[in-house]
Amino acid sequence: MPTPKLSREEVVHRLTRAFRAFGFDEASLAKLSDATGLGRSSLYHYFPEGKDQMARAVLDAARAWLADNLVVPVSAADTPADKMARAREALGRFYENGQAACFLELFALGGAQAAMGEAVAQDMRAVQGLFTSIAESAGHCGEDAKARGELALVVVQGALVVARGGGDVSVFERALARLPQILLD
Amino acid sequence: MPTPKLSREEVVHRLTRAFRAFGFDEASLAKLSDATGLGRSSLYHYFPEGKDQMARAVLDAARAWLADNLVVPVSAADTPADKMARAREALGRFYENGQAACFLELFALGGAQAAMGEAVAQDMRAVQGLFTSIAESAGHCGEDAKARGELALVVVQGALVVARGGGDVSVFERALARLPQILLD
DNA sequence: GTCTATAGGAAGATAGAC
DNA sequence: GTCTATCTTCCTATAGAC
Repeated sequence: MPTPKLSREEVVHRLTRAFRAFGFDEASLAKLSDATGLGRSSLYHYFPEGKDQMARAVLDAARAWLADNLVVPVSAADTPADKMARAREALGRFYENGQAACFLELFALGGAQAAMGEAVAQDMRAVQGLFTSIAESAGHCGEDAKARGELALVVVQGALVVARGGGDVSVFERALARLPQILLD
Repeated sequence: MPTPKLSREEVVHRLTRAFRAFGFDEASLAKLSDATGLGRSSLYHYFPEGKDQMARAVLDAARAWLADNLVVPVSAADTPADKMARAREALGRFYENGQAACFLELFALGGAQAAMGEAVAQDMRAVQGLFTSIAESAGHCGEDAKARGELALVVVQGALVVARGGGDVSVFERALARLPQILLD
C-alpha cells in the first residue's frame, strides 16, 4: 500500500507517548511498533537512523511545543502574575498534570545519555532561563532572580519524580501552585 | 579456589556503585561483573535469583545505611537546628554531594519499576516523614509540617535531577542549604 | 567459590517482495 | 509505504569442570 497510514506528525506524537511511558531503554522497537501501529520496518522508513533518530524527533517536537506554548505566551504577557499564570498552565499541559515524566529523567539518565543528554540539558536551561526572566520581571534582579529560577526548575523536576515514585500525582499540582511564591514574592 | 575473594558486604557495595552509575537496565551483568571483579557465574552464586536479587540487596543496604546514618542521628538530636544539620550532613554523604543519582530515578523509572518500585517508594515516604518530623519539632504542626516535608523531598530529588542533567553538581549543595529555611522557618 | 562455555531469547537493524 | 523474514549482537541465566 503506497499510501501512508499516518502523518509524520502523528507518528512522532505516538512515539512521544511511548517514550514517555517507557523511557528510552525500555521503549523497544516492538513497543514503539505497537504504540504507532506501524511495523518495525515502517518505522525505519520514517527514521532510517533508527531508534536514536526517533528519540531526537520526539525531543525536537517537544522543544517546538515548548517554544510555541510556553516561551511565546509568557514573553507576550504583560504583568509578572500573568506570565506566571501562563507558564503554570503550559507546564501543566506539557507534563499532563504530573502524569507524564520529564524527558530528562527518561533520556538523560538511561542509554540515551551520550546521544541526547546535551539536547535535554539545553532545554532544561532554557526553561530555567524563562523562570529567571519571570522573577526579573517581578523586580528581582541578578543573583536573586537566578536563584529563584533555579529553585523553580528544581521544584518542577522534583515534583515529577516524587509524583511518579510515590504514585501521587497531586504532588505536581501543589508544586505548580508554589511557583508564584518562589518566583514573584 | 574455594576461598571468597570478597565479603558479601563488599560485593554489595561495588554493585551499588555500578547500579548508581548505570541505572538498572544499563547495568548489564557484564558491567556488574567488571565492577565487582567477579565472573558472572560468581555473581549468580551470591545471588541465585539473578539481577533482581542484586538490585534488592543494593536497596536493602541503602535502607540500612539511611536508618543508621540519617534516621537515628536525627532522632537523637536535641534541637531542630541540630536535627537539620545532621540530616543535611547525612544526605550530602548519601548522594555524594549530588554526584550520585537517587535510586528512585534509576529504579522506579526503568525496567525495575514493577519489581522494586514499591520498595523505593516506601524509602522515599520514610525520608519525607523524617523531614515532616523535623518541621514538627520546629513548631510547625499538622498540614503545615506535612507540606514542608513534601517540599523538602521534592527539592532534594529535583536538585539531583537538575544537577545530573545540567552537569552542575553545585545545584545540589544549594538545595541542601535551602532545607533549613524550608523546614524550620 | 570461581571459572569457561553455552543455551535460549530479545534487542536493534536490514533485505527484498509487493 | 508496508509487509514478512532474517541477520547480528547482546542480554540473562544455566551447566558443569575444577
